[in-house]
Amino acid sequence: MARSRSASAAAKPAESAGEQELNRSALLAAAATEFAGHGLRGASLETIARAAGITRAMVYYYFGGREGLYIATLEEAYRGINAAEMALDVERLEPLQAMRKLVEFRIDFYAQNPTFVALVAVENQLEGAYLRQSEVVRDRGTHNLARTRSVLERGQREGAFRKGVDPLDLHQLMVSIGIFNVSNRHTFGLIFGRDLGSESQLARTRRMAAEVVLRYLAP
Amino acid sequence: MARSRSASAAAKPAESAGEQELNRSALLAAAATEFAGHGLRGASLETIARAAGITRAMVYYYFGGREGLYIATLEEAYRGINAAEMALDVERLEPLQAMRKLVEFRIDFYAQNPTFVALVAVENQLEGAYLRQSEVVRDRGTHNLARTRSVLERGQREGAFRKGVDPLDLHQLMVSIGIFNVSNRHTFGLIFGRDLGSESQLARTRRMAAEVVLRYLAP
DNA sequence: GTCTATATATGGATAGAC
DNA sequence: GTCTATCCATATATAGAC
Repeated sequence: MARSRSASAAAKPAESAGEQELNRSALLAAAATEFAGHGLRGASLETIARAAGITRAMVYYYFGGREGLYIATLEEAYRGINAAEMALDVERLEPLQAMRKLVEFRIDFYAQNPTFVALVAVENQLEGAYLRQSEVVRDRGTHNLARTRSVLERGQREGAFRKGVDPLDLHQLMVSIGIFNVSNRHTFGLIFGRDLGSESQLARTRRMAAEVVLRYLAP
Repeated sequence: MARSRSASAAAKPAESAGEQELNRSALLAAAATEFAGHGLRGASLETIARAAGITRAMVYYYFGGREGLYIATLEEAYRGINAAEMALDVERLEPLQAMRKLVEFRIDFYAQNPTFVALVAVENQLEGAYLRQSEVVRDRGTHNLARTRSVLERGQREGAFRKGVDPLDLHQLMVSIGIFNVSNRHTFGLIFGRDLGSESQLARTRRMAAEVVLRYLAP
């Protein structure tokens, strides 16, 4: 994870803007792992800096300190997730297939991004205090919800789905299954002997979620 | 939260076993809040001790240190939850009503125990490393799952529920909705403008969950 | 822009007084 | 059983060298 660099390297300015940017993103990458694993207060700036191959002082130089780094990490995480989520297009599928794909995508998506899920858990531990100050937030919700609503309403017009289902209820349902599957996999696995992180279990959860949602929407 | 006690109190032994037990449980109560809010590493022993009205040294005396206190806190939390969950009895209800009650109970239950939900999140952040060592675990899962299975099978025999549903899938579904509703309420609320913590929203989630589960089980 | 050095605080863990 | 005192390690935040 650490970029190789001589331990005894003297003060040596970056030769290019590119290399500076590299330090910044190395810090962000290391910070994501560390904050996700230990929370805002529990994270060690020393560990983050070392993993990024630079010194703690740089955290202050680039981000002003622990909180600044955390906020940047959180926003970066949401930005990356937004971009990936936007890529999914189901407009040309039949409502039933489209909805199934929406569900399955979401289950897989969180499973592939456990660090993001963990960072969201950390931000919830902080009662959303930092996300509250961020503008990256609003767009995110509206786009995902709009897509779900669009598929839902299309299905309702065509008679594939029943009326009277709130799109946000539906979205909440899908996200609940997908997030829990990742965020609580360790305790759930220990208590019930089912490893939610395994490939076979992921397939099982995917199938269960699709069936749940389609039955919830059935006329 | 702190028990009132003169700041300059000299070393004064507890007069009774009861008072010692009081210190121990005061520590556990304070620790639950602090660990739930800041994680294992992020928690401040100083804050915990002060909230309990005693000094940091007592943490070492009673629990041997940070980890010991954390383990005791986690086990205490699970014990309390176990006791409360055991109290629910749905054997004399019709399968449909019984299942509805099972779902609604679970939604309300987590909503009423946010500190427990947060502690579980912390333990997942630690990859279940401490729960793994605890024996309190196994009983817990088996009892809850057994009750769900019992109601499910009863309903299947009577034709109220379809066959081919895995009890653990069903349990996972209910727990997902209930836990997410609490664990991610802050970020969800900020992104979608829906306060999952409010009474009216709790009622909404309760209704949604019941409908989801009963439709999932419908023949 | 990056490092080393430093002050300052806080936490971990124990010893000793009562 | 509880406190105070203390040592040592680690973390925060900044200053100064290059």
